[in-house]
Amino acid sequence: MQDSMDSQSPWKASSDRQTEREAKRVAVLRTAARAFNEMGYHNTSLDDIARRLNVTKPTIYYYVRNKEEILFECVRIGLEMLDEASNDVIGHDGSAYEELIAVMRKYAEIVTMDFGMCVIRVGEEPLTEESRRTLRSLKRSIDRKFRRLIERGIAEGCIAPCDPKIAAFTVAGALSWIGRWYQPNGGLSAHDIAAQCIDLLMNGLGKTTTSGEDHDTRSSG
Amino acid sequence: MQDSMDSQSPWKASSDRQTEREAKRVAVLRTAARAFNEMGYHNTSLDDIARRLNVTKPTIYYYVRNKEEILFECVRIGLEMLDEASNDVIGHDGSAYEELIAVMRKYAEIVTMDFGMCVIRVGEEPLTEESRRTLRSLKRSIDRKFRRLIERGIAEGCIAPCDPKIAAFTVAGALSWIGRWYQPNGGLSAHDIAAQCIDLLMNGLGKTTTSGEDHDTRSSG
DNA sequence: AAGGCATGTTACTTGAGAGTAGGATGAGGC
DNA sequence: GCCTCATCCTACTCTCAAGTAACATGCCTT
Repeated sequence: MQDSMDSQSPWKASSDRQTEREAKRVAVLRTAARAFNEMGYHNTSLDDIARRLNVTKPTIYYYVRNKEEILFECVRIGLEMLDEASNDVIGHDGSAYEELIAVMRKYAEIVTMDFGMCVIRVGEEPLTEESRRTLRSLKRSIDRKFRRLIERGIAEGCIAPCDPKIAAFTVAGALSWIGRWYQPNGGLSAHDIAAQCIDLLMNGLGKTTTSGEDHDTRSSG
Repeated sequence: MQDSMDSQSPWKASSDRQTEREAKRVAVLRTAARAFNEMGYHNTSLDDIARRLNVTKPTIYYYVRNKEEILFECVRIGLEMLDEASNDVIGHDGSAYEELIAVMRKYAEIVTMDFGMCVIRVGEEPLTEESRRTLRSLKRSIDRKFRRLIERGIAEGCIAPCDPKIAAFTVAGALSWIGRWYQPNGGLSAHDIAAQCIDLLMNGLGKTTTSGEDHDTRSSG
């Protein structure tokens, strides 16, 4: 992320080249991700992607090896965003309860973004077993963090005893689903949806006369 | 659903022919649904489906018009199962709370079955706009019932005040997600998963000292 | 100014798989 | 026994989109 205005030295220049190339590669991936999310992987041809970028198909091949690599990278980036979101939050002096909510907020936000949405909307069937393995291990990492957070919450007494495995799946499922039906131009903002969804997951649908008011789930972070 | 043992009359015989034909058609659809769920729509060729049925591709075309019709029918059947599940439960003297839980149980069960899983796993991008419209209207019908049930629950005082729209989406999302990762041969039974998932959705992840013990969510129905 | 490399283009090959034409087989009715 | 219709097969066509070959353009260095 260096300043690209100052391009005196040839090294700097070549670095500019590199970053520009990288930027274009990302543009290919992001444009593809959007197309995949709108029309699905198989209904998106490389010509479609090229057209959106105002280039021709072979140009795409200058930045990626093949169509599969595009999908793989889109999903990988999405998963890495989710994984990093946990890392940003976890272990920073917060209670498990607070951290869990913070992670959920980020999770919900990411699945409404281009790459994050790819993780949810586009399946991984088109990928090779090798690629799937890599992505699976990333998913496991995310899931593990969720579970640990829930386990910690149970130990700390702010989360009800439950099977952390199923709880993690349920939470991730409900949040992921947002990425499936969310429309950027719809009436509801991603933020509001996430807030209410998280509220429901934490407090449940059933009416319970809560005696402890110390946890503020509905804060507008 | 007549008894097909007694085949004396020619009408009965011809009816047997009809039902046999219908049974084969359903076999095509069910086999296709399984293949779609395992490998995805586009990675499943009609030759694949034919092979699983021990027939050849043109035989498939004797029972369905084209590949799109197969997908459409699979999803339609799945959605109709979900819709009927609500009808079976709603309005039979139960409280909104009880009915909601009963619907959730059925919902979770159906998304682990062949056609129900199709609704969740296979997208609708390959379908024509016409087909999508039909399916969308079915989905709306299911969603509407969920919302009404939640609204009723709020009115009856057994469900916490919330936006029924988002609550319905969250619940449906969490339950649908089961169909995405559930493995029939995995360690957990669909029934157990559903029970815990529903428990979490009703009571929430957060620990609340419940004063009312009248609602028994964990009953083993 | 000349050569080389990065970037893109036009025009092609190729394969997979959806869908079809037309014929074989066999059961039931007349 | 013969005709008809349902059922299923072999052998094909045809389209679409992924991927490639080979050439054009222009900046950057020397």
